[in-house]
Amino acid sequence: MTTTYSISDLSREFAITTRAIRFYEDKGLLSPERRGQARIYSSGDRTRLKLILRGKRLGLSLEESREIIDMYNPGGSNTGQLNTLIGKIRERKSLLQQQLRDIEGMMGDLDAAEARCLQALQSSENTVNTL
Amino acid sequence: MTTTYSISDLSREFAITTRAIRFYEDKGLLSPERRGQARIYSSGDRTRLKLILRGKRLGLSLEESREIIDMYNPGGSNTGQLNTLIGKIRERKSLLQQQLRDIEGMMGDLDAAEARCLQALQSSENTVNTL
DNA sequence: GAGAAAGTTTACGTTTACGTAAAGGTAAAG
DNA sequence: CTTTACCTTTACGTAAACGTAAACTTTCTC
Repeated sequence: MTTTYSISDLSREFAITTRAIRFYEDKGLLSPERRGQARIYSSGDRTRLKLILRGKRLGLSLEESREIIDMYNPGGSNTGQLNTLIGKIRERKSLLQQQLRDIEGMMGDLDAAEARCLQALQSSENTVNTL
Repeated sequence: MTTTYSISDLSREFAITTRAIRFYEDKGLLSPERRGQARIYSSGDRTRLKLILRGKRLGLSLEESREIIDMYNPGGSNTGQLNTLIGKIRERKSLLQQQLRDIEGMMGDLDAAEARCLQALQSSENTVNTL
């Protein structure tokens, strides 16, 4: 027997609304089984949902996430398609590397800002002491 | 003399529309000098714009970017405000660390996908050769 | 001084990613 | 048999981040 999930199972686990999950399905990012009307999610669906949310944390649109997730299992396997897919993958990787640099930059800025704050606190502490 | 920029200077340099730049001003992220009606941007304004765009690449909303940029120069310097500011800075840093993990994850997935593509190309090449 | 180039404001339009009701089906518990 | 909980579809509403068009001023350039 394979584990399955209801829509509210997933909404609870990932702290999102069922509305959002149905919306992702509407946009073609998920396609769960049905038992009558009700949606039944497999662990594969759950993984796809995790990937969608990871994409969101990285600022991707749903469409971009869909494209990327589709890259993970090459559908059309002729040479031309594989080559364009490799191209897309490398584009994505270079965008991720840009994001890495951006994170480093912002992290540095925040570290500096934090240091200035701590410095300011230190100074005001001394000020109080000298009164 | 200090270097200044026109709105189209900046729009060209960063490949964005003047509409976007005015929009950022409208939202309180920029506040350039005026010579009559025309906007005159300082190098500080230019830096702020760079920070805004970096924020966008990381998926931040304009409001979030505004908050973060404001963190860089502590305005109110009383102890309470400094402490809440330090709190916000640390929250941001932990979000950035999550993004780092996400990038590592996605980068790994893309590497694997690329490898499978290359593998598939290799196989098809052999197939051709054996004909 | 006439036209082109770049600037301005005002305002309505558009896409994305859902939120939020409305109106109900289904199934187990009491 | 009704309440309760969870599920469904349909559909209009909304915030963010601009795009786009209109109508006008300012400033070079010839």
